Amino acid sequence: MRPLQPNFSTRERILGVAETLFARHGFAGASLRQVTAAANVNLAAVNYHFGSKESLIEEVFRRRLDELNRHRLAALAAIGENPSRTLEDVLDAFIRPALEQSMDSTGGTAFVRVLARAYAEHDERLRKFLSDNYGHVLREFAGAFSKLLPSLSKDELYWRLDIVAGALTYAMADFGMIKRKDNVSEQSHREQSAQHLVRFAAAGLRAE
Amino acid sequence: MRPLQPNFSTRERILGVAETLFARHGFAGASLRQVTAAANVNLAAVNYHFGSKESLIEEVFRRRLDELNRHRLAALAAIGENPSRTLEDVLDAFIRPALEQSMDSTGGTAFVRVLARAYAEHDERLRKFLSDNYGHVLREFAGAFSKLLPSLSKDELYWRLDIVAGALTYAMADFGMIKRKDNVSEQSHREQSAQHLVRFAAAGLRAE
DNA sequence: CTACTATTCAAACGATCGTTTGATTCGTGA
DNA sequence: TCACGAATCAAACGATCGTTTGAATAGTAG
Repeated sequence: MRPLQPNFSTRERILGVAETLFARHGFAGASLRQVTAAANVNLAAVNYHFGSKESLIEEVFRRRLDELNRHRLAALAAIGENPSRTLEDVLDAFIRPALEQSMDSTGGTAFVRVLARAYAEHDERLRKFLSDNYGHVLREFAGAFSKLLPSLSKDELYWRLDIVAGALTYAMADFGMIKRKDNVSEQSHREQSAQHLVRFAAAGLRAE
Repeated sequence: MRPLQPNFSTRERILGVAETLFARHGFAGASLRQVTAAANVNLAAVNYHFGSKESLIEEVFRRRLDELNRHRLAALAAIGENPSRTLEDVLDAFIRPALEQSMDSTGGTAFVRVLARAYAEHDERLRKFLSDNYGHVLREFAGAFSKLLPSLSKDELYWRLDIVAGALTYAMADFGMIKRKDNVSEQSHREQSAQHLVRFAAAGLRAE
């Protein structure tokens, strides 16, 4: 029996396990003792490598969000500024990178749930961290949506984007009470999820 | 200086404060010492009146959900079975009771945030409690939506209702990153919120 | 091999957690 | 007024929390 994640360093094992347990039990609900035990590392390793639990949480976000938002901005740039681009294109540029990351082999599945947790947490420190580091991406997309929905007032647009963000976050994290059938794979489930989300959100944004 | 909630019993003061602090810090993040201190009652009062923290959490839900779901079912019955009822009517029957409860004088504002917390929590005990006690209401509404959207397959419908539920939950809890203007009151903010939600969700449900 | 740094380790720190205890006070019917 | 259950209280329980310490070990450059 080899250790669970033999190829990764202590630091990386902690990050991976923390992501999983934060998704499952929340930031307050998952203790460092649970994390280090599951990662097969010493308790003190967290404070040695990250300084504090708070910093570990931030690093869990940073590791995934840097890559995710880079892909999102790339996807947005890829569809260009040409007038033929549709609402669905922009929505897809926002959703698909998250979908793909959630299906990678290193266990990104848990991260979208961590993101949803962060959405529900009203912790000021965490919100400021996310806003400071990744707010520009949301503003970029808001601008793209604005050009595609010129008939909407600024207030109206923000309202709808707020709703869309909540719907996407929630649906990607698969928090619904309605369980998916057992015979569809996790991957096809998420692929379908993305398609439904894009169609639903586009219709909602265009309403009236 | 009178005590903060002089007209309420110890039991009710605990429930009210617990609701607020659970909304703000989560179930694991809010301690019984914080709750009892803010409610100006003895620490042991929680275990005396409720038995445990877990039971207190359930009682926080029960107090609001019994009333909320009664109003929801009444609103659904009120619009009747006549073919003139629209998707917007059913959505309104689901949303408006939550909106009104969130604006009552006894501080229901916090509860919609507690609900959103519960949505993000994957705690099996809590999910089972909610499903056992209030699942029939969701099934009732699902049936109403089904009749109004006959062209959708069962899978499609469930997909979209799942998205709608997430959007409603998060938007009602006002978790968005986009802050509302300071000059609009909390009440008009929520009223606008409900209207936008109904329009958005109706368009999304009718998509394609 | 030696010297030095980086990392891991067991153990303990003080603080806080949910819960329990037993005494005290309150409120009401006899 | 008395008696008895309900309610509140201060205090403490053992468990667990995040964090710190100092020694032991691993790894590397000279």
